[in-house]
Amino acid sequence: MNNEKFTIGKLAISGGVGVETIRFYERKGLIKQPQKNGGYREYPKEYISRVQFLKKSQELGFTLKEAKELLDLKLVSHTRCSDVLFKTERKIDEIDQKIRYLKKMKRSLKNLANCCEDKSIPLNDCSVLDGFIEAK
Amino acid sequence: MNNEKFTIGKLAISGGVGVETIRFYERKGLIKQPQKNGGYREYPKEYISRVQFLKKSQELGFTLKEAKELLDLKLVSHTRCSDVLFKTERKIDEIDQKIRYLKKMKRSLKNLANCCEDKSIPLNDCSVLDGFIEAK
DNA sequence: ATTGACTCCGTACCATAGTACGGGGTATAT
DNA sequence: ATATACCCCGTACTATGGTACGGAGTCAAT
Repeated sequence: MNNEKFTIGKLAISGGVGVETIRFYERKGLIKQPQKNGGYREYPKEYISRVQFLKKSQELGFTLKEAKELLDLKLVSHTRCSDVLFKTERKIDEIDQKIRYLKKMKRSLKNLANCCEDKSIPLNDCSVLDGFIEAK
Repeated sequence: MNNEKFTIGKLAISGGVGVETIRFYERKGLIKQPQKNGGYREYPKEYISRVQFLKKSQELGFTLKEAKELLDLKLVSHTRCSDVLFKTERKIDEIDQKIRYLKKMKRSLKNLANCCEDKSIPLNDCSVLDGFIEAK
């Protein structure tokens, strides 16, 4: 069967966070309290991707509030669709922006690496900033 | 001439942060205190990209400590080069990781947008998670 | 039935990254 | 010369995102 339940500890491990973090997310309304059995929380497996999403969002510079907004962008009916679509597109723009800056940062690092490898380059404090400034 | 100086206020605006943030960065050793004139800090223009870099790094999910580590990755001599190169490559891997996840997140949002636009898709709570799970 | 590992809850504490305050000095424009 | 807008410093406060603690209950194995 595919409806196995997870204890909070298993969920925490699967999601790559601590048990206290799960309870914290619950308090903050980022995940909802699941059914309990004998006083213990029983998480269906869908919670795993939710927790992972929250964690990844953070690593990518979104706040938990923003991550929640992303998760709350869901379609239940087609009526409020244009609203969701609008928000979705704005979020996509934000993501593209982040990707652009990460690529820029990567170029800067490559530039530094190059400085490192090519011993003929005169280094006046060759730094990551050298590649970061140009090419906005 | 190209050696105009910035007051802390101008630097803050150029960097897209507050004045107090600049002083905070200084206290934390993220930027060093510049020369003073009549008690006032006088920043050469190089500080702008440094501040911008710090800010962008944060938006991309790096801590200030990590941002500092990136900025401290600079070459003054070729002697400690292999060390810098190693760190640089690790950072590049981290960036690639972030880019991959952002792209994944973008696909999820597109998936949701698609759910939105195509009225023939049956929506059982169509959400960003639908696209997030698959394609690790 | 007892041990060990896990869970419960509430509360307190922590690090990070600022933000605000307050009493003062400076600079420049009118 | 005085108003206004900026800067100085130290200290205190805030928000976010957890982490730790402690006393209790539960579950599974021996």
